[in-house]
Amino acid sequence: MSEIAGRRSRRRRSDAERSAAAVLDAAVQVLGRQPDAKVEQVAATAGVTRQTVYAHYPSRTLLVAAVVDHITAEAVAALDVADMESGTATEALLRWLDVTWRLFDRYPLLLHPSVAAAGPAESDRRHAAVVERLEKLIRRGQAAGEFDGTLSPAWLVSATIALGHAAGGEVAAGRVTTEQTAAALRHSVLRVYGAREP
Amino acid sequence: MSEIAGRRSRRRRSDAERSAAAVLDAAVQVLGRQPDAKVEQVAATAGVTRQTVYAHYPSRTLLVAAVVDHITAEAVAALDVADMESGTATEALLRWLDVTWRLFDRYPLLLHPSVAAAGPAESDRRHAAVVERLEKLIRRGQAAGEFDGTLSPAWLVSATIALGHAAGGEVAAGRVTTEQTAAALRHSVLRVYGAREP
DNA sequence: GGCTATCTCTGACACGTTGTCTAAGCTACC
DNA sequence: GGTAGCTTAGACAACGTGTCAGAGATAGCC
Repeated sequence: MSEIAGRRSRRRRSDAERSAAAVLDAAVQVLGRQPDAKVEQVAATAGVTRQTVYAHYPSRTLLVAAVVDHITAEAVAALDVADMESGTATEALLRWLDVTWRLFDRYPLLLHPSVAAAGPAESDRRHAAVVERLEKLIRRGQAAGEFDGTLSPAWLVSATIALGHAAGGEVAAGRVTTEQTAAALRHSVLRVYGAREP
Repeated sequence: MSEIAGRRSRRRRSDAERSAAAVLDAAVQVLGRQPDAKVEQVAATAGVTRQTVYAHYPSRTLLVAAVVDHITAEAVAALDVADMESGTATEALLRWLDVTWRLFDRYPLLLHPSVAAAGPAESDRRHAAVVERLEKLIRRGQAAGEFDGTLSPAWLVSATIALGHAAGGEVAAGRVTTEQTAAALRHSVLRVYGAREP
């Protein structure tokens, strides 16, 4: 362990860095798809011992947090590529939904209780970057008169995420196809926003 | 244990019935408010030993299920008093929201992961009675032209519940008042349904 | 190339919770 | 009053999380 914070106690070895990265990668794969997976399973996938996992991530909760952060970064990158600034707010919204929908599909973890259970405060700080882009385009749309201004942006963000969860759940339940559900989601969100159908 | 099913092996004693009821009551109070409470705590509240709880409810999961069933019955009773058949579908919808909103407030368990985690299949079978009444009035509203018929009743049910969860979360996070949130919820649901504002 | 701090692994254990079992004692009920 | 049924006390196994100590490997600096 290092001395008092700020005092570097030598260096950080490269194999430690690789281990930590391997663990995170494994965690993203394993926990991303099977949120109930045990630490042991993550360790095995990373080709490492359980204790080594704990050496880099003090608790399972923190490991899950790191996974969510990783996925969030992926989401932010995808959103930046999709460019939320260009076109009408409605068009941008549909792109936002498309990007996040794909992620929900790839990572069931995002739908899972354990993430939502992190509590609103923690949860919000975590996907702040993603949410922020949505909120920004909501404000843009409301200012432009594309979206109705009665409901607050903050609430619309929550509502959008909730509808996304519902849609993910429907697909997971196998009641309808992914495409049907995605269409229903787009439709519903636009209605809540008070936007004209494009 | 009874012989082969159907062969009653004497009778069921009244104190067993009372114990089971006491446990259920305690579970509704304790788990309804603190979904993470341990079996031990439920037992203590019921004035009974942990083993006795297991004697009546084979697992914690089944106990939670029984609690949800109990609350569901309460909900159904309240909905029947509110009479979903009379008035316009929009009016009935608002009554439905009012009733269920109150329950979400009384029983945080309904918002909790562990219930949603039961899986869509199990979850749906459970509040089938509540959902059924909503779906019925959605069909009524769509047939009457009060609600738009583009989106399927099944999806609208999911969307409504999801929005309810989001609203509950907002209140729990203390970001806004209960009344503001309830208003936003009503507003949003009506929009998703494609209903005119009353 | 060697020294040393760092890292990983092995193997163990504490802890909390769920669920099971047994033996003893109490109690409703015929 | 006898007996089947119920509750209790007191264990214990299983499982997952988290911790700790020591032995062995290895990266990095001289």
